[in-house]
Amino acid sequence: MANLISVAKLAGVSRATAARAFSSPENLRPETHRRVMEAARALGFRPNKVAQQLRTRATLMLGVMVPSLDNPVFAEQLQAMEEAARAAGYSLIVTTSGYDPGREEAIVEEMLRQRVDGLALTVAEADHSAVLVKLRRESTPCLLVHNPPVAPCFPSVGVDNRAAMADATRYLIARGHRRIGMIGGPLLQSDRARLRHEGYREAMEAAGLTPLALIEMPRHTQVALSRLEPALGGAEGLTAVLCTNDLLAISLIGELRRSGRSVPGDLSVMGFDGIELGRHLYPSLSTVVQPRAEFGRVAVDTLLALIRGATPQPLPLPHVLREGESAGALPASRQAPEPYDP
Amino acid sequence: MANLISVAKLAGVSRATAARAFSSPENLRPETHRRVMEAARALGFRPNKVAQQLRTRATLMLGVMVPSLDNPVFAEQLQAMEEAARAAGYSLIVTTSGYDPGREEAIVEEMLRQRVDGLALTVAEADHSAVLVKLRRESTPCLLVHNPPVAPCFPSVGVDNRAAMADATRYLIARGHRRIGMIGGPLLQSDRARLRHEGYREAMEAAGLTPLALIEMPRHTQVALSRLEPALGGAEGLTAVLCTNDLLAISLIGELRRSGRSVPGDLSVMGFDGIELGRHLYPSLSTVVQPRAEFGRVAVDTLLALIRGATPQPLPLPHVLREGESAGALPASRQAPEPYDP
DNA sequence: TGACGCCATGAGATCGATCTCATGGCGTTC
DNA sequence: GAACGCCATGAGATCGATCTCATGGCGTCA
Repeated sequence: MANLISVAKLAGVSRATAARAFSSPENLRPETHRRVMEAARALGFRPNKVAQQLRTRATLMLGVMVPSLDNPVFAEQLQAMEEAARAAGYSLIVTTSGYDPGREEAIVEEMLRQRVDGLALTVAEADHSAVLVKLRRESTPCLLVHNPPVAPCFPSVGVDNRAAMADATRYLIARGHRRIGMIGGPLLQSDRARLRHEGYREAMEAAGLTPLALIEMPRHTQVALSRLEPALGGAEGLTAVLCTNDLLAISLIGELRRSGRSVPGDLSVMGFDGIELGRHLYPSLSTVVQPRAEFGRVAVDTLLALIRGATPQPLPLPHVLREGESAGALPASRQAPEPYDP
Repeated sequence: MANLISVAKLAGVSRATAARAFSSPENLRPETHRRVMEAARALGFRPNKVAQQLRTRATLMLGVMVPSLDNPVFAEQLQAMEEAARAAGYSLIVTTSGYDPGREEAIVEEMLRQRVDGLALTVAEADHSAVLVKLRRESTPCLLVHNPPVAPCFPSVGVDNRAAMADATRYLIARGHRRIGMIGGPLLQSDRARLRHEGYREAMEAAGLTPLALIEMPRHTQVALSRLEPALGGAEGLTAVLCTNDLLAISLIGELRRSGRSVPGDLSVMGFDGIELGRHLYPSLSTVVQPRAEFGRVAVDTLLALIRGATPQPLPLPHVLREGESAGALPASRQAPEPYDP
């Protein structure tokens, strides 16, 4: 493939001049510039970014790691990040960790070798993450996405998970629910899920209600109804359930209806994330929306700021409660027998 | 950052020897190897892939372009591709085109400059794609994903869209449906959608039924029920609808139920793609499953074969009809008044 | 007309690896 | 003990750009 040397030769100039035709045409004689460009076109010259990257020590590439692309929340975030990065002239190397710390380490090592200009990571466990310990010693700018900010080490982009879930909980309480549970994926894999559970607990306690332990599902994407059944039965059963993400909520609604229950009649269900699909379902999903498009934009902007040497302290992004049809007011028939106590 | 020169210096060997410690340790004296590795560790040496790429003229990077990550079918395929690529030692540069030919061109040009070893593209319109015309003149191996194979130029990985939709259509016909329609996103943006419509038409005609024109929705991800209403009304209204993708089907089901209709009671709905979520909904989605995991694996394997210089001719991947609850037998009450005609 | 300075261009080093080929040491064989 | 060959290592070129600094030409001004 044609390189600058052959272009320079054909145009009858030096490599330096040929290079200048692309990087700073304004200080070439117009005639010279024209000759070089013509030679480039004739040879089908295409600048080699690898050589540029080596020489300039900047790759204009960002490394992105998410747990999985099977969850639309990550896919939608990635979509936004890609657009923002492209607009700024950056490319994305995309990887999935499957919540596996070993894979996280291998991926990050690989990306550092690739000399990405910056990393945007969503790790399973920000506070015990081996990969973050390692990165603290490296000079490559690193941003956490979705993970709660850990120590003062890495800036983090995301909503305030605790406050967001507290809002969702209060929403249910305000609609008359008293026996509210929460389900989530494997706890060990997600610091977010834990924070969300804390928000739930806080809001419950603030209302004088008893928070329950998180009901753990084997996966992040699909409920096993059997694990929830015990909590549903009888007059003392739950009347509302919060889910740590939308996929669980959607799956839960499906399972409930398949088992003959109605939503929100028999159980109100709230999700978390606000994936696009949730709006279109019936019943449409009541959920806490993380602003995905803004997410991607802010993540990329913040990372680029880090790369430029700034020390941005991004604020938590605002979450929005989206009222759907899956969570409703407590039916009169299920009013708790407990005495009213303001 | 430490480079091979400094490692060599510290270990008291030449650069060549230091390099050999990593690439072919077996022909170094064990003692020498140990000294180099120790020096590398002491300096925190990390091989620079950019330099390797320049020298070896192989980047071990694949360029992936999909229309959008908002549609889980692409996200899930990407997930599978990423895993397959990683297993083979390759990284993925991921981009989204938004079905925009201009963006497609810019993206491909960018990736060629990056000297990716191969390209896996899902283009909007394979047969009038400017980007493919350009690529035909380039030497970078290129694979189409989802797009129907175009001429003998580029191998293509995907299901047989026409046959798959014909199967789905026959499935509905076998369950007694006669007035079957089809909806899709903007036709101009998807050669797949067109092929699927052809499959539908074929199957309808083969059964002596009248195929209808595709009812076009403004987006690929969401139905506008108003556009369908005219076809639904009255005794002569449709009893079943095929959708060009699952998102449309899901959205359609939601809208129908919101408007007081039942699925499949009032209308049977079939999707296409088989995204994971469809299983968990209620009613669960009847759909044509494209084997996503296999998709990614086959796409990467085929592309790697191309890179190695082979000329693979991948077969269409097998599709599977997944029976869900959203498509059922035609209710007796809606039997067509037309005479029985075997 | 000579000195000065700007402007366009070229020569050569550099980024950090890999790869080929040369070389010196040492063991083997007759 | 001389010739041979293998093995470990080193020297230098190379991939394809960028960047600094040197240089020659030309216009300007005194």
